[in-house]
Amino acid sequence: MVIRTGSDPARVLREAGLRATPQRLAIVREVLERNHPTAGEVFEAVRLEFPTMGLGTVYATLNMMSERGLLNVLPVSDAVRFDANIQPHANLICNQCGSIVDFDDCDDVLAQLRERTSAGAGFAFAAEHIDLYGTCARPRRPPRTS
Amino acid sequence: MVIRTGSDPARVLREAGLRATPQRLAIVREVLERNHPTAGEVFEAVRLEFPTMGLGTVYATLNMMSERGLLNVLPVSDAVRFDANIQPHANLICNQCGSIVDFDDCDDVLAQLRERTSAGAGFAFAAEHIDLYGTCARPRRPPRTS
DNA sequence: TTTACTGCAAAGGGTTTGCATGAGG
DNA sequence: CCTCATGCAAACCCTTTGCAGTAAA
Repeated sequence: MVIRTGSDPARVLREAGLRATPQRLAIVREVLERNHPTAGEVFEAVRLEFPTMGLGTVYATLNMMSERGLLNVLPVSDAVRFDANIQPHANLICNQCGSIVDFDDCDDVLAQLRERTSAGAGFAFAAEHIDLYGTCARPRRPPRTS
Repeated sequence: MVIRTGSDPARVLREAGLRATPQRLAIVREVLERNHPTAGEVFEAVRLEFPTMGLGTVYATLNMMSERGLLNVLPVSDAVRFDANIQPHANLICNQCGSIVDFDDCDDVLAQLRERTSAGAGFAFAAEHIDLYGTCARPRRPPRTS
């Protein structure tokens, strides 16, 4: 079971052994609606609806969901970002505007890569993290500050 | 010009517009001899030779070298790691022992991946960051604590 | 009712910054 | 000599931890 737009978030959480609190449902919604947000970005968004929400709670929830396999973790330079797409995939990261979009049209190439690692040096493949940096077709300002 | 075992580090630094101080040469040596070290690991090693060395100096040097294209930056979960191999390549990261080894036997596959990104959505490729997680042939204890 | 989650505050750790001193070219 | 690098300390920011109160199941 995965979380995605259209699925029942409460059910997904409970199947993973997590309680479906209103705060958590809001966190799930923001992760789905936003573009690979950081914990801080989720916090800012959810706080509009739940002013008493604590940043620690956001971290606890996102980390819990990652441990249960509901989210992918993307360590980028400045902070950790979370992705509801738990399928192995590459990310296209724009150097101009900082956008991160999933690049799904390369499953066959990634499959080759995995096979190659098993063949070379007896490496038992488990997971991958693939970021491709460049400039996207329509970079929105502002250019990234980092 | 790249830094690698056998090349003249002082010359590489000066060609990049950096001064070749004894501290910097020691930092370069540690980056070459160690396995994708963090700034802290470089600091601990260089401090044996230069007891007055400051951690801030190590960060300044490594960041400067990264900006000049002498080092690759690897943001991993816990800290940033530095790599003297500036050729595009994949990293094999062992979940058991934390070792990071360059995986060079996949240049053709990575080339395919780059072409594919240009074809898809007009993304202008610039750089890549590819980590493959799994278990290496001979994991040395201890298993990673994180 | 029981267990897990929330909220809050404080601490932790990697990284950056500021500035005076000192050394490289 | 002038510029850049060093060394030291403090600040920064993301993230984690601890604990008492609260809500989910």
